[in-house]
Amino acid sequence: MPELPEVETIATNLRNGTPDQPPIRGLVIDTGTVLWARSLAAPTLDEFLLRLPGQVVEEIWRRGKYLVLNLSQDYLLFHLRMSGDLLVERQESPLAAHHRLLIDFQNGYRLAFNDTRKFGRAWLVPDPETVLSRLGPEPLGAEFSATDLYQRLHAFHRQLKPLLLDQRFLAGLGNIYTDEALHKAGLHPLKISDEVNEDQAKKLWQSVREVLQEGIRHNGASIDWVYRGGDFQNHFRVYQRGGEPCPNCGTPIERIVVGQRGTHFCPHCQPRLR
DNA sequence: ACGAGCGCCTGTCGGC
DNA sequence: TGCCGACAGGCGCTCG
Repeated sequence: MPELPEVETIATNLRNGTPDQPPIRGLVIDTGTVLWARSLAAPTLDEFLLRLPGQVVEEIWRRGKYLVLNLSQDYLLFHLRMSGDLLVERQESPLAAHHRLLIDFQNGYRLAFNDTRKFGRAWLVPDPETVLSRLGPEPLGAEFSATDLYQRLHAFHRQLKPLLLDQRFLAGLGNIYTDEALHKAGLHPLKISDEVNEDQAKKLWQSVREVLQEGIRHNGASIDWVYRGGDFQNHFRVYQRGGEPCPNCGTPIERIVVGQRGTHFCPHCQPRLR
């Protein structure tokens, strides 16, 4: 799915607009439409349709991989999972394949939730914490320090890769940025979290922040049919580069499977021990 | 407290 | 050409 940098890019686009779409802050909602029932996680369809009209989009932000719209009464949250995207388009434009949920505004535009694989979800709730409360710290937040990461790593005895993918541990990393961060930090994806020393934790902390910031700078990554305009996919160092030379040392990148996820690392730069 | 397997979905790609 | 399995940015669940 879109990971933190992709969701951040989408939030920025909704807030500021793009050459193709106007900003949605301040727009008044006319109606909602649910085209695929399971895309709406909460509330019921009836309540969703009843509560939306007249609410104003006041702010747009991101928490982990969730996108949050502050409305005048409620909060509208989206999780894009593997293939979700949010677009602003004219209401008269033809319904694209895979549109799952629409928010029509009074000015003739609509917000379209497009999601090929139907894994994404939307929530309309009075308190966003009912959806967000289990998330770990924001990796780019000012209050998240290298010392925090070291202590959190030592609170568990888990393989680094599945731990970094666990949104309760840290909010926002997915398969791409985890592989990239571990490579940058020189840590094996199967290394055990409480065997990471303070220097390594500090390096991992820095690497996580750097790869996320690099992703944001490139407007995220665009893969397959989900093209969002970003080009970070041209800057992967290990992700989906099995067999290719490591950019640091030339050793062929290895691909293994960890927790059913393809995992890419350099066996020379990322030793499992020490 | 862990990790593995599976389900949820649609689409693409490579091998035969 | 068609068919078939592997795989894909995620995550919640069950089961050892």
